[in-house]
Amino acid sequence: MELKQIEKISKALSDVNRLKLLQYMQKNQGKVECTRACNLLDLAQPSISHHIKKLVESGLINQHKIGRNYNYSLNHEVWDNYLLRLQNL
Amino acid sequence: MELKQIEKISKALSDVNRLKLLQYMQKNQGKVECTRACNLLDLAQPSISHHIKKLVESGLINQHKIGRNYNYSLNHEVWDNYLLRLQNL
DNA sequence: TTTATATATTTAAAAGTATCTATATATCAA
DNA sequence: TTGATATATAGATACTTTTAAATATATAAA
Repeated sequence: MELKQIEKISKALSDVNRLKLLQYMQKNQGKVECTRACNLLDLAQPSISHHIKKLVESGLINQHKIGRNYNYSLNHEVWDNYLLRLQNL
Repeated sequence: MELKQIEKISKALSDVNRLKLLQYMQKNQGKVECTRACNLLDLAQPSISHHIKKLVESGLINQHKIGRNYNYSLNHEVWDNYLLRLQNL
């Protein structure tokens, strides 16, 4: 994993709203309704969309469309790799 | 460790120059001469100063003044705590 | 097919960050 | 004490990020 990707993932993690989103995903088997997330984070819907996009683009999470909603799963390979790289910085 | 601090540390890690600085510190027993870092990162001296400050403010590293230079050491407690929190997000 | 709901995209404004130049402060060396 | 070197701070500018309003697209439900 290149420094550039470490930077990108770190950037994805460097926002309280995104951290809360990640926690929420973990607690809900990846199920996140955008509307619920709006309430949880007290943000407008496009902002949620934007934050989720950042997480997806970092490679940290995968996005699967199910009907109108999405389901998210942690990309364990990327996640573990990231943590390992930090441990051995 | 609060989400706010996780955010702050992640932010400190979300810049390639700061990651390189951390690596350089690790490789040099914490010894970093600002001037050398300038060459390494191809940045002006105040920029180096700025980046180091971010790292210190995040709590990730400690700064000890020795004469005109500084010596840095990873704050292992913060670092380990951070990694642990990420692992159990 | 029409209407309602979920999410994405575009655009714009506000806030935050990175970088430099110029300057200041601290420490060493002569 | 004076001159040189190391690091910090202030101020300015360019760049990036966050956010929301408006709008578009996709899917479900009637």
